[in-house]
Amino acid sequence: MARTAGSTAAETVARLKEASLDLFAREGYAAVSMRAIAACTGVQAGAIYNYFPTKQDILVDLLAGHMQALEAAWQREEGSTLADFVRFHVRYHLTRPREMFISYMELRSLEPANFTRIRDLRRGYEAIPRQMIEDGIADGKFDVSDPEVTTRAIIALLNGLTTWYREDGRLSLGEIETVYIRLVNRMVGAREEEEENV
Amino acid sequence: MARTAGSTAAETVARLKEASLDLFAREGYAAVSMRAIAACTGVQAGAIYNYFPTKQDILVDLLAGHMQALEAAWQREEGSTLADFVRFHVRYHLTRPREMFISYMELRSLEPANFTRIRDLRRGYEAIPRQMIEDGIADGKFDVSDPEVTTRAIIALLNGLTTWYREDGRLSLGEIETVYIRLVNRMVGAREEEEENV
Amino acid sequence: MARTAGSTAAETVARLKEASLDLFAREGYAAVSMRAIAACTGVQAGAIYNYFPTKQDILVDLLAGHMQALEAAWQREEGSTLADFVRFHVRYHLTRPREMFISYMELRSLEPANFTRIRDLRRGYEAIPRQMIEDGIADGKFDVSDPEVTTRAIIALLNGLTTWYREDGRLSLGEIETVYIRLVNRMVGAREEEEENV
Amino acid sequence: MARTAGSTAAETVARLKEASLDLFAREGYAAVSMRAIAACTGVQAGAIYNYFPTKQDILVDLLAGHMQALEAAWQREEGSTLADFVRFHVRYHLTRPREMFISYMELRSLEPANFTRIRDLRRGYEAIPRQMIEDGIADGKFDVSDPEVTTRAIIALLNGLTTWYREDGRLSLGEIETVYIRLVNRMVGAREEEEENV
DNA sequence: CATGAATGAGACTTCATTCAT
DNA sequence: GATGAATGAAGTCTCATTCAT
Repeated sequence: MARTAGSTAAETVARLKEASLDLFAREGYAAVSMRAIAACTGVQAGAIYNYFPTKQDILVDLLAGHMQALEAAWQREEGSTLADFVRFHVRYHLTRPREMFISYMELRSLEPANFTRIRDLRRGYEAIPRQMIEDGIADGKFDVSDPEVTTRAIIALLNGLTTWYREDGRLSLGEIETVYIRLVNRMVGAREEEEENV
Repeated sequence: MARTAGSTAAETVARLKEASLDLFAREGYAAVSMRAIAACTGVQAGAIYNYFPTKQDILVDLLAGHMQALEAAWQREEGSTLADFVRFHVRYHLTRPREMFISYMELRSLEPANFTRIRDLRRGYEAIPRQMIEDGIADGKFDVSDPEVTTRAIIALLNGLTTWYREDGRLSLGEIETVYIRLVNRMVGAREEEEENV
Repeated sequence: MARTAGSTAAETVARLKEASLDLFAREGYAAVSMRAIAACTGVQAGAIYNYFPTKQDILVDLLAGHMQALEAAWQREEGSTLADFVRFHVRYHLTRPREMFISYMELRSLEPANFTRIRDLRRGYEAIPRQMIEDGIADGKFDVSDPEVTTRAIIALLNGLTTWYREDGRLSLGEIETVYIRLVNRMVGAREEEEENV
Repeated sequence: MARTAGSTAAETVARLKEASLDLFAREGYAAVSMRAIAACTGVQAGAIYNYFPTKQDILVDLLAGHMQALEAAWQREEGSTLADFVRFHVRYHLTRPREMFISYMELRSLEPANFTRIRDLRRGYEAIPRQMIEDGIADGKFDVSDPEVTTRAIIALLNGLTTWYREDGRLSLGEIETVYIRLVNRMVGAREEEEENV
């Protein structure tokens, strides 16, 4: 049949991405079928192929789109301290829990070329706190025994939000931000004065 | 056909679990087929059903087995401080990265009844540090602004090891343990004296 | 959208037929999609339906068109001998190898009604050499053991050109014509004098 | 479900090949679906994949099997003259019209690597009459104006049987053999004495 | 007339699972 | 206990075709 009255490509793509994001986050990429995505979107499975050449391309689109938006948002933030970064990171992800979740759960579902691309985007983003920590140590503002492990642990901590955060939780976004900033400051051994300034 | 010479049921089950653990960790439960498990094991797909009624049961077996072994190991450990727990947790998981990985990645692949069962086992284990933190706060040994978020963050930090640890990494198990204990102590605001005693 | 500048219906139909002819000859009717035809033509798949009601109609159009043009060309030729016919047939087809090819390869792709129609056109054309051979035998000019088999063999021989002829081959059209006339003359046992007169 | 009582692999493969041969010959490889083959065989489409990794492999199996059997049959024939070959070729193929048909109709359906393989088998077989004609010319037994075109025309003639032969035709196999031998002898200008000796 | 969004059927193929042997 | 033949459902993806725009 022909075009459904009133439908446009932009809307359909948006609905497809939204449905895919939701399903991938809830059930995992491999467990989601094109038919399931179609059913959530109100189109036939075949129609998806007007917008995405393969199922993998939907995932790549979501992941790359998220990483680029994240990077761009940080640029606009104009933050400079590690605390700025933590606050930004927590706030950004807590309002996009599904993106955050698939972003580090579904890397293994990517074909090699796509994996490389997304991994590089991630590395670019994670280089931001990494650099901050290294600089802080060099400047004597931070006191850290093993920069490598500490950096990875902080990143793991930030990503770990994914594991437990639920939008309907009883903790406010602001509270979580504050606690995370304090935790990170403690992890890097920032002086208490600085901690209080957050 | 008769039993393959020299194989026993126990051995076959062990091989099946080992192969499944490996494949689930690497590719994800949904992406692994019974034939793939069979191929890794030198058994026909049909023969797997002599040991496990369904594919889901393999996963449940792995997850429940891991949680029970983990719990039992902690009992034997006879540790009492949060630092004891962190050391135990890191050491235990770094030698079983695949179990740790699927243990929190594949919860969503479980059917409801199985999910409830495994989640309860997890909660039981995570209650250990949770209680320690609460007690520490009550005793005035820890200084924490939000116990709830802090506890979750610490658990997320511990689980996050999964994300970056590779057995061939250049960091020794002991080094990682030490850094993690210090980080956790800082997160809970343990007095420095205690930190040094770790 | 409005018509693409400079294109007329006649031109578009011609492009569609040319592309279809090429694809059908190379890959076979069943293996060619409307999208493939569209892609070769610079038209959207949907637009093809402005010119042909179905994919089958494109094939019918090509086959019927070819048979009618072939018949008409022979009428204009005003030949009378079997040698005339062979020369005409070879020359006509060697400049239209794709039409010749689909003309006897794709009969089976026709729906019953279309099949009957095209088969009748073919029979009309093949009746020409058939009649010539029968007449030649009746007149004592040809010496043939089994007219039926011989006729079919000659037709098969002529159609067989398809199988091996390539436009870039090193044999000239004239050479092939000459050889084929001699072969056919020999097959029907025509007297040598006649053979030389070709 | 499990094995149908009494079924064996050898039987199922045989039924699959027979059904595929029939369908490919009648409708063309591209127009035949795995479901259609399955339906003719009394199994589910999926069961075919226990025996053939892909649809293409069925075709390759049929074509390669035919060419090898053909070559082997000619070896056993111990013929030496062109007439021997023609008789063999006609007889062999008229009892296997479907194999003959797909053998030169479906070459284009082969993927490149498979095409090369089957084409080489064909070339090996066609080298037999080619050599005979060349030798006959060299020995002065044949009188031919253009060996190249003549050879190809003869092969086309032999393959052309495909086009018109139907098993229910009213012509006996022996009659067709005889006529074809005579036709070929005439095409190569063999001396009449030899022709009579066939 | 042309576009392009959509359908619904059906393509090849893989899957978890079953069960006669 | 193990094999391997088979099922039936479902997977990703393509197809001819339609029709709102």
